[in-house]
Amino acid sequence: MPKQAGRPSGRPTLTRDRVLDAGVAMADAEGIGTLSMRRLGKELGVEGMALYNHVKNKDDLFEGMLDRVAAEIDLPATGHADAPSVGADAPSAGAAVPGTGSAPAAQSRADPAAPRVDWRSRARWRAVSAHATFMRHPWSAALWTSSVGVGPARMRYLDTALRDLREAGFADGLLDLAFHTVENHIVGHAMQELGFSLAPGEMEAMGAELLRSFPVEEYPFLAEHIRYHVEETGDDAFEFGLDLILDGLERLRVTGG
Amino acid sequence: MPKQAGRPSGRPTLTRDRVLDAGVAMADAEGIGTLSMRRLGKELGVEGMALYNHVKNKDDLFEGMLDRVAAEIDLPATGHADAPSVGADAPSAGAAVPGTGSAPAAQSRADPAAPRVDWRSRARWRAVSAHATFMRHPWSAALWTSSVGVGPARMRYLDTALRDLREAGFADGLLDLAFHTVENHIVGHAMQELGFSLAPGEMEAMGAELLRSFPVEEYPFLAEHIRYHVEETGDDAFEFGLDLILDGLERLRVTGG
DNA sequence: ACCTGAACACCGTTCAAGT
DNA sequence: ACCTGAACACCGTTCAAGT
Repeated sequence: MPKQAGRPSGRPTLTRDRVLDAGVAMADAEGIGTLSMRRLGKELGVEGMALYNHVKNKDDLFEGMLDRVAAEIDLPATGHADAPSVGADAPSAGAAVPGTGSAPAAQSRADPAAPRVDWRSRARWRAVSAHATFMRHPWSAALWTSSVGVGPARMRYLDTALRDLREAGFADGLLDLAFHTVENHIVGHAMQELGFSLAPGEMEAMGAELLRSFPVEEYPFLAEHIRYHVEETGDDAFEFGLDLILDGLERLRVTGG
Repeated sequence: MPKQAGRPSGRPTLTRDRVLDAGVAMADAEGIGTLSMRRLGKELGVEGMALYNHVKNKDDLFEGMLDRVAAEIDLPATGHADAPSVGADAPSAGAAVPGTGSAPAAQSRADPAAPRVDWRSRARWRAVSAHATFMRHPWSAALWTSSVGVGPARMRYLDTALRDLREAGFADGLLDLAFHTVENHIVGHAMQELGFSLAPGEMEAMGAELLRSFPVEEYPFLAEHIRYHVEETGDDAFEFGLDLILDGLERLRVTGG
């Protein structure tokens, strides 16, 4: 077996998959700012230049890493027109995403024009999963909006999101607006939340420290806001805005824009 | 006059302001990715190392540049409780921001609890101006959400936004949620729009090229979406989502969350 | 007080050379 | 086919030296 045991001690042979996995792990652990080809190579027990055999360049590396992250986003069951028992997956949304009650809208309507598959639950499920994924990989949201290429997992994500809206009755201009409004909220919230990403407990120390040297008289409302965030987690902010948007869209959907 | 004419030929002496101005101009023209201390120095007729006399380091340079951009955001007139004739400034909002009619909400209510100053118009004005500013300086939105320090102009922006909401009756948790939902929309939309920032006309070429090598059968809804964006500008997407959010917030305000 | 030159410890990427 | 070493053209930042 000369091929399999190419390397004597441990290390399996390098592949694109192993490079991308190591890249994601490294970015998760140390941030994407300090990730260099040379350091990533070292992590894999290889000279940095060897990576160019499996990756075109650093942008290609980033695209591959980002698509791995995109693949983690939990899309609602394929639920195409011909797919059976979509309801079997939807209930779990209620379990894992309990905040739906914040603003009842679609549920209370007995609309004959309503689609068989609740578009609102599907969009909500996808958005919550995307948000959680961005939080798991704090470097990924910034990359998502940068101009790195779009891989197959991201394409699938986008296609699914657009299809769900389309099948719910959104069309043309309104479809486009609905789609972008939801996506903007996801990526905007992730970026803002991650801009202040701090280790647990660090928030209190930072906030207190900040307020000490802060011109409270000059910016009293900002000071109050910081004080608020030192005490409250604000965990529900994402779903609050999401529900606000989804409710508004549902209203426009039934009235036809 | 030995001090004023320190330099013989032209060039005024270097100051922090001149460094920041040049930084903004350079980032506007060539992007922030290629802005280096050395190249910025050369632009100013100086060795890159000289910049460290006016700027602590590159992060400090970025903070200063970003705060200059923040200062460009047009805040609604001070309009504090004691400020007279706020109405004198608000009308211009209607002129420069004509899309308000998209979804009537606050105007039609004759609410005795409504604040004297229309919070919705003020929030809308500020958001539209912030959005336009981010578009003028395509590098700034990404910096806004990064962890560079917050300068005085940004503090003033944040304090004003929070005060307006506070004086409109939003309090505690709802104030925080309303604030973040609007800010997320602004920054999220800017980042997404700028991720595809292309020169005018470039869009058609890119979209057509992309669709040629695109697996249309695999992602039909995404393909349709791209086709749509080749033809339509989607200029109104920002204000659409903004109105959706502001309308939803107004509803929660009058019902008390 | 402000600027320069040299230096340090890094980058991404290419390419001939090895196996 | 895959990896290495050397090289190229860059980085941010520090610091002694100049004026």
